[in-house]
Amino acid sequence: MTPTTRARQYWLVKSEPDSFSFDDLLASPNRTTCWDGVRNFQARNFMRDGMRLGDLVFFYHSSTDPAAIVGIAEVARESYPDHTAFDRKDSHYDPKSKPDAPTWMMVDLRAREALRTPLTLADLRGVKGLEKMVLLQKGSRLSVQPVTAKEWEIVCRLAGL
DNA sequence: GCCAACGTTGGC
DNA sequence: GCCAACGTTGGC
Repeated sequence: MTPTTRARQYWLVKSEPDSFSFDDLLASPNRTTCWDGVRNFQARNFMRDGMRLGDLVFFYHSSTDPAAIVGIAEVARESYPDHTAFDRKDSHYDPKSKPDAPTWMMVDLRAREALRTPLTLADLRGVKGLEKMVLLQKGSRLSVQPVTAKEWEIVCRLAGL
């Protein structure tokens, strides 16, 4: 039996540009990086159970002025153990995560393109059809979050894509 | 720098 | 299983 092809899904990941920016991703070998350091169960579950090869991802800069969606990436490798959790010297070290039973997972992300003009939070707020976007919910802190196909389309149109 | 909102931890 | 305390996130 042929495996059913699943419709492409859409995501958004947050990063503080001071620690890792979209430019850093563009400058990475093969424009690809492993998305390590996620230490939140819900975010992990989205990476582990949701993200599939070829899914598209908005790259969002948080804790910066202005916070904004700045680029588009794609899932280049599906989830595998986040080895930084095993590294005592790493700031994301988690002694509860063991190589034979890893708690934390990561994916690889590859940059596709930067937005010519970043879309700030202010740009996105109030846009029809984005009312329920996870990013725009009050108190939303999820660093890996799903985006619906409709939201994806609306944001891309705003970005002139 | 402030602080609201949230997730996690741990005592009970 | 509850919930207070704590640490972190992230917009402003």
